Amino acid sequence: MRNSRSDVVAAAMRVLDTHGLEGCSMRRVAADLGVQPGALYHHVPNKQTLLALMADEIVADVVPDADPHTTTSARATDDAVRLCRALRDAMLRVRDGADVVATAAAFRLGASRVEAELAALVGPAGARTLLLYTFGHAQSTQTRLQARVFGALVGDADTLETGDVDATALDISFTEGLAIISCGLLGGGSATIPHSGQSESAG
Amino acid sequence: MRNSRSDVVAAAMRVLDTHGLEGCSMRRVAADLGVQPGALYHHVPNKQTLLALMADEIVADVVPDADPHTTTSARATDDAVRLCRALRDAMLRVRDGADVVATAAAFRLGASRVEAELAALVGPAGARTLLLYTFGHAQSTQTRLQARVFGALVGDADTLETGDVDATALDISFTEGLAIISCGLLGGGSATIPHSGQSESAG
DNA sequence: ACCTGAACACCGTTCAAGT
DNA sequence: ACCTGAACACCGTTCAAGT
Repeated sequence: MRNSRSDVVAAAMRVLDTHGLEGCSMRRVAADLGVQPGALYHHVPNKQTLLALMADEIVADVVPDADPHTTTSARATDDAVRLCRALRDAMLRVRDGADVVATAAAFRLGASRVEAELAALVGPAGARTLLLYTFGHAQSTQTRLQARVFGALVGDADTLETGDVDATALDISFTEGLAIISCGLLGGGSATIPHSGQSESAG
Repeated sequence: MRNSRSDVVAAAMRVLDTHGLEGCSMRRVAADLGVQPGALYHHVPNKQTLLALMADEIVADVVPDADPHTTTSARATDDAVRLCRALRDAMLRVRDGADVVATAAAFRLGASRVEAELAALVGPAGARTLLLYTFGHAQSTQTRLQARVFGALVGDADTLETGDVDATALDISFTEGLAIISCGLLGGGSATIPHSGQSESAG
C-alpha cells in the first residue's frame, strides 16, 4: 500500500499548521501527500470525519497530572481544573486547535474521553460546564491572538486600541473563570455529587 | 435604489431559515433577492460582515426583564442569569442561530452589548464565563436537536441509543450549569465585585 | 487495495460595463 | 448608486478506469 489513514491525518495536521483551518482543504491535504484529491476518500469517508480524527490527535495526550485518590470533593474539583488546563494547553499548542476540537466535540458532547473523566470528578453537569467554558475560552483566545498577529503584519493601529491582549492576560482571564466555576462546584446546592467510581454506563 | 443593506440582511435571514448556516451562501442570498451574486458587494464588504449583521439581528431584542435596582449582589447575579436565558432563547429561536452568534462574537468578545450588561451585573470575569457557557451550550443544543431531526428523517436506530435528548432535558442541563456558575459568582473569593454604576470606559 | 483523470455541482470575490 | 455579465481561483465529492 502507498498511504494509510494515519498518513492522511498526519498530512492534514501539517496543512493545518501551515494554512490554518480555513486553508485546510481536502485538495491541499491531497497535494501534501502528492496524490489526487479523490484518493483521500479511500481512507476517510468525508472531511468531517477527517476533522474528528484531527481533534482526537490534538486531545490524545491530555492526561490529569494527579493520581486518583479522590476522597474529598475539594481534591476532585482541583483535579478537574487541572484537566481543563491540560486540555486548553493541548488545543492552544496547534494552530486553530480549539476550533477543530470544539467543532468535532459539538457533535458528540457526552461521548468524549475527557468529558467522562471530568464527569467522574465533578459530575455530569460540572463536566459540561467546565468543558464548554474551556472550549469557548480557548477558541476566543486563539482567535484574538491570531487577530493580533494579523494586525501586527498589517500595522493596524486599532489593534492596540481594541485588542490589547497578550497570552498572559488571556491566561489570567481563563483562570478567573475556572475559579468561579470550581467555587460553584464546591458550593454545594444543585451540583451533582460524583460517584467515586465509574458511572453506570461505560458504552 | 433597488435594494438596501437591510434588504440583504433580511434575505440572508430567510436563506438561513430555509437552508441553514452551511447552505447560507452569498449566491443563494443573491438569488433570494433576484439579483446577481456580485450585487451584494455593494451593500456588504464580505460574507463575514454579513454574518455579523445577522448575529446582531438575532440578539437585537435580548433585554433583561428586570429593572436595575442592583443593591445586593444576589439580585445582580439573578439578573445576569435571566439575561443569559433570554440570550439563549433568542439564539435557539432561529435555525443555527447559536453558531451564527458565537462565530461573530468570537471576533469581538469584550465588545458586545450583552457582555457589557452582564459585566455591569457580575463583573468582567463573570460575564465572560456566563457568556462562553451560554454560547457553547446553545451551540451544542442546536447541533443535537438538529441531529435528532435528521436521524428521525433517515430512521436511524442509533439516534435513540446515543442521543436520547429532547429540548426539555437540554433546558434542564443548561439550568444546572447556570446554577453552578451563579453559585460560584456568589461564593465570593476571586470573583470581581461589579461597580453598581458604569465601568470606567464606555468606548 | 490504492490511485488517476476527469468530471459535477458548487463556492467567495472582483470588476469592467451598463442604466 | 445599483446592478449585470463574466470571469478567477478555488471548493467537496464521485466514479469509471487503471495497476
